[in-house]
Amino acid sequence: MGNSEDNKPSNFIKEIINKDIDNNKNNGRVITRFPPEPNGYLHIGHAKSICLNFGLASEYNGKCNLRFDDTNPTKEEQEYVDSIIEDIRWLGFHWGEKELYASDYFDELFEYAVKLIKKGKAYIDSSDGDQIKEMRGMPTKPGIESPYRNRAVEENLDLFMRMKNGEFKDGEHVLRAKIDMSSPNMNMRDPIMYRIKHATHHRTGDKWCIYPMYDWAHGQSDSIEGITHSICTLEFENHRPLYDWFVKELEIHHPQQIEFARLNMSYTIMSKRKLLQLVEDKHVDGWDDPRMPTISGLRRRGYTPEAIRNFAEMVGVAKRDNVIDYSLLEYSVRDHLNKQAQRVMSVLRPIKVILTNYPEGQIEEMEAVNNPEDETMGTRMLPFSRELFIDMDDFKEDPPKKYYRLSPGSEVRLRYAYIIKCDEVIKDPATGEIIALHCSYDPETKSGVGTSTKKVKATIHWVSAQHAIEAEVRLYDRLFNSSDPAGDKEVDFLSHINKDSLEILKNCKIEPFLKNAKIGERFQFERLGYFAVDNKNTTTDNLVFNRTATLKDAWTKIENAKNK
RNA sequence: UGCCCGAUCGUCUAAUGGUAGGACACCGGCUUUUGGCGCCGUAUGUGGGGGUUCAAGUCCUCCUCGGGCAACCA
Repeated sequence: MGNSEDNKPSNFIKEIINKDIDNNKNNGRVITRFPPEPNGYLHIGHAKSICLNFGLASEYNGKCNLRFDDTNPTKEEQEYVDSIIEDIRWLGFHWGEKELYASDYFDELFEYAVKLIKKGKAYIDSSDGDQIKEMRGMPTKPGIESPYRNRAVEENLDLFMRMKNGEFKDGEHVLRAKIDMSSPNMNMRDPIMYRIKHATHHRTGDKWCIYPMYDWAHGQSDSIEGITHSICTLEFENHRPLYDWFVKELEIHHPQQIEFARLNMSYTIMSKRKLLQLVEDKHVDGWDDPRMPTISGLRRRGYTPEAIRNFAEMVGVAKRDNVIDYSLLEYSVRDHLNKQAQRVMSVLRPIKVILTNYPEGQIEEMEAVNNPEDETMGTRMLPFSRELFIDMDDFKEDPPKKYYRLSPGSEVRLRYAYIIKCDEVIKDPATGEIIALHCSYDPETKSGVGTSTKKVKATIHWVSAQHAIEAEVRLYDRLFNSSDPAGDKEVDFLSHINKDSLEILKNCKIEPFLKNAKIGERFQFERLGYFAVDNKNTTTDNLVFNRTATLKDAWTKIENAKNK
């Protein structure tokens, strides 16, 4: 990358790396890794870690491996592997030849285990799960040693081979490291290295019936790959002494583990287990539901990789627990889309406007700017005619104070067209419902002509009735009403679900320019927000848009303040 | 009541013994054919007590508060 890094903020991890480079540790090399377990989809919290690990590798001209931590065949699936690969690619990161797997190292890990057994540093425990748990003690109380702890090396070796060969049932034996049952660190109380699981692995099939535990596999996988800086989240801090113990006993390369605080965000949950529950219980439309904090959900919602990467940069990296304002994520996507998105006019809740003094059958082409932030995006022509649609929000029969938009007798500008005045409100005599507005336009006020001396306080968007095309628009709000949905262990997080988080609007009227909008394409609907063409429900005759984010809206703010 | 980690504006995050700064949010103003964008400004912070020092957010110490650790999960 170029000089753009000059403004990237520093953090405590970079300082450690800088020191290591100064000391010529690892010959000044930086190799990181991102190690997801393929048991769910990636979310915005993972994005922070991905940007950190791949970002560091790129800044220090090193590399970052993608390695799947696939040590538990009963929880892991190929679907998740595929989604993780897709999401990281989409974010814009690369990991060389191919992705790696902890399961690539099962043979090596097995040999390492044999080595520890031979050194007398590991043993087969034939206690059952409850007994092992019992003997482990409590954080405040030391554990006690297993009766099998002092088995002979030969017996351990023999048992371990037979475990591998499938001679035992699940749970009959485990291999444990022989460390210290009275350690104040629970992780050092003879942690389990291997357990028997007669399960089919998504990659190794039925080759193995013993599988390494994460604590045993992870550090050694890092070591095998020559990882220099093994960056993980805070909850693994207490595991570091164990990882250090393993590589020391094995006399292999020592990756330095560094822990940072995981990302939390207000009004959202980050637990994969809870996200899975939302999916399985159909509270959302899959892992990629636009309300989900998953990468695939944000993508479907219309977020850009740039916005997510920039967000990851803005939240920073530190060791204290944190809760990021949801508004920072929204800011990041608005900021990027503002510079990048094609502007377009779209009416979500249409009211018909008839310009009584505009000639019937006449059509004018109005020139509209595609993006005021980027002149190179050019202009387009908008058809204008006697019958238009405007948005319900832009008309009020009894306008409150400071309401600048259309109301009986008032004037507004139609964006890129004329100033109009509302002369008459036409209602259904039976229901009292507003059917149409009769307005008159001022021919002297055509946009861009410069013949107008009139000033109006508001400009509203519109589409020509006969030229409009129809679309479905989905408006999203936060999935949870509580700023910390999982905060109270006594309360089910599902009870905080926002029932109004999805609103589907049919028969929205959008300008003809959008006729050929492609899946995933993003637009700014002027004055309304950013919208992206949905990748799941859009068909040739049903164009579906997802609202990515609203525009900031001073009027709504004024209204909300009044209602308080 | 054991071990580990942490504590700076409302929320994040800098300041590496020498003027507590930035971003988001908020409030106010300017600008505006998007009540958008942009620009300007106001306000808001070192958890507490001792100590070291000419000088402490930073170092020492005690306290307080918060988080993590007792899966054959990762």
